Amino acid sequence: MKPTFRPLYKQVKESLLRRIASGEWTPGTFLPSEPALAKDYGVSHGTLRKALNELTAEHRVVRYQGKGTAVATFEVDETMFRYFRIQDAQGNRTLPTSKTYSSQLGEADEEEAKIFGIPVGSPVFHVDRVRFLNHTPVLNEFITLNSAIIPGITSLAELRILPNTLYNLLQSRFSITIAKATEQITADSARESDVLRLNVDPGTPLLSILRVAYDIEERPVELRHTRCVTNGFHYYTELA
Amino acid sequence: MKPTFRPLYKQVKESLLRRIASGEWTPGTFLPSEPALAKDYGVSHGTLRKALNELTAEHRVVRYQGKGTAVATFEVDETMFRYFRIQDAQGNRTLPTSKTYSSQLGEADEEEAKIFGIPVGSPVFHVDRVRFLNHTPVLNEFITLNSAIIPGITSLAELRILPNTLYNLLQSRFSITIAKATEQITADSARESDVLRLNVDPGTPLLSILRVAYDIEERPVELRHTRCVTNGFHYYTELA
DNA sequence: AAGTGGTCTAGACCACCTT
DNA sequence: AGGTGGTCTAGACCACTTT
Repeated sequence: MKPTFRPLYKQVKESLLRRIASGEWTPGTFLPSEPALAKDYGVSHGTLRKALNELTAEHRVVRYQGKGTAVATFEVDETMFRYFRIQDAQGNRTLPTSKTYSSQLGEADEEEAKIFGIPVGSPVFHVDRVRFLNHTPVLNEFITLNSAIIPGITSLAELRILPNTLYNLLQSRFSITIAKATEQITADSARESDVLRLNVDPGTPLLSILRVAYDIEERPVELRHTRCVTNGFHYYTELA
Repeated sequence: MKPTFRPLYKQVKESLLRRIASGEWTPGTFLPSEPALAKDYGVSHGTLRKALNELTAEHRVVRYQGKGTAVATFEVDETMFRYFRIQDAQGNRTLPTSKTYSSQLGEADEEEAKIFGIPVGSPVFHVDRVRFLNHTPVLNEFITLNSAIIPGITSLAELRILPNTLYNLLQSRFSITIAKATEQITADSARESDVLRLNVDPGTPLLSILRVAYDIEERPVELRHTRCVTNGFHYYTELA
């Protein structure tokens, strides 16, 4: 027996998600009210609510009691720290500043091609930068953006002006919303580029973080290699 | 204006949590049915359900459609992997085997005292072990258990027989259920004990993971220092 | 068939924000 | 005052498991 059963609220949720992804409601703008949406879909308040509950839990929308429900954005509140896991020894979190060394078009190597599901040599966009905490260089980052998903990307001069908010830029400039990321963490010795940029001795142990970030439709958008000094800083996570 | 407003379902949830923590329903056993609980509390099915929804989301209970709702346990399903984040390069997850070097009572040092909120010199229990993946030594672990919370703990001979399931043992033997943990990850060079136990060269970069695990009542139960070889393995996490 | 959890409804009322 | 999200109810029905 094929279990072709799909709860109503799941269907409503997916419809709302499609309408958000299509740009019908852009990030930061408010959706119609719950009664209005319920009437539109011909479902009860409770069912519509259950759909919105899941979208809220997945950070797709943000609800404000008495005001309404808005499509989620990457503003400088706790939302940002979901994707920035480095903090100092006291557990303080601050957003880093950046220095971009280069940002330019390139061709996908084997690793990038595999992760993005595109042919080797396909156009990708590379960003090479260092990020600072308390004026100390801490992160050496090599970022690859999937040009197949961000076709308009040919230069990123904005990165020099708005250095800390790449995901925010992707959202406002290219209508790409990062919704999930996976990270693989290993330990590695400082290489020459780390020595030069992070001001450490050769061979210093660093965290090596490989991130793949996905958009709202589960498409791989970004591949990021980060090399992180852990002298006074650490990677923080909760298992709950 | 003080917002002393507490939704009914939150009160029901907390009552249920207290009853679980008190041992009225032990891990693995089933709660009364939803209609029965709703009647007991004098609330509607929907309200009782909302309380159970949150307990389910927090992994306190597990629901089985058609069967009932049980208090969560640490069985060898995906639940275990919430607290074991090491996987191989292909992303395969397997549970490790262990070799315990020592397990004995000790006195809290400053770090342990601070984290557990107890005086320096208070009794704690130390476990010193190495864990293997595919017969390769990968993790060098130094575990401290808070004797103030686990008073009965004076020896842990069971660790030699059931090596992989310390949290399971805490639950079944001491009625302590681990509900949350925080981890701080840094990079460090292999020390002598790492060289001897993990079969690596001196100075090899390792992941150093500092975990604090809390029980269902948010009390710090365990402090764990893990030193992890990342040759063929990595720490995996999702940011969602 | 009976009991469990899961979905859905229609309506009432509450808490919060804006006007 | 009016609109928004948030809570709560009483009852119906569906899907799943066991007897």
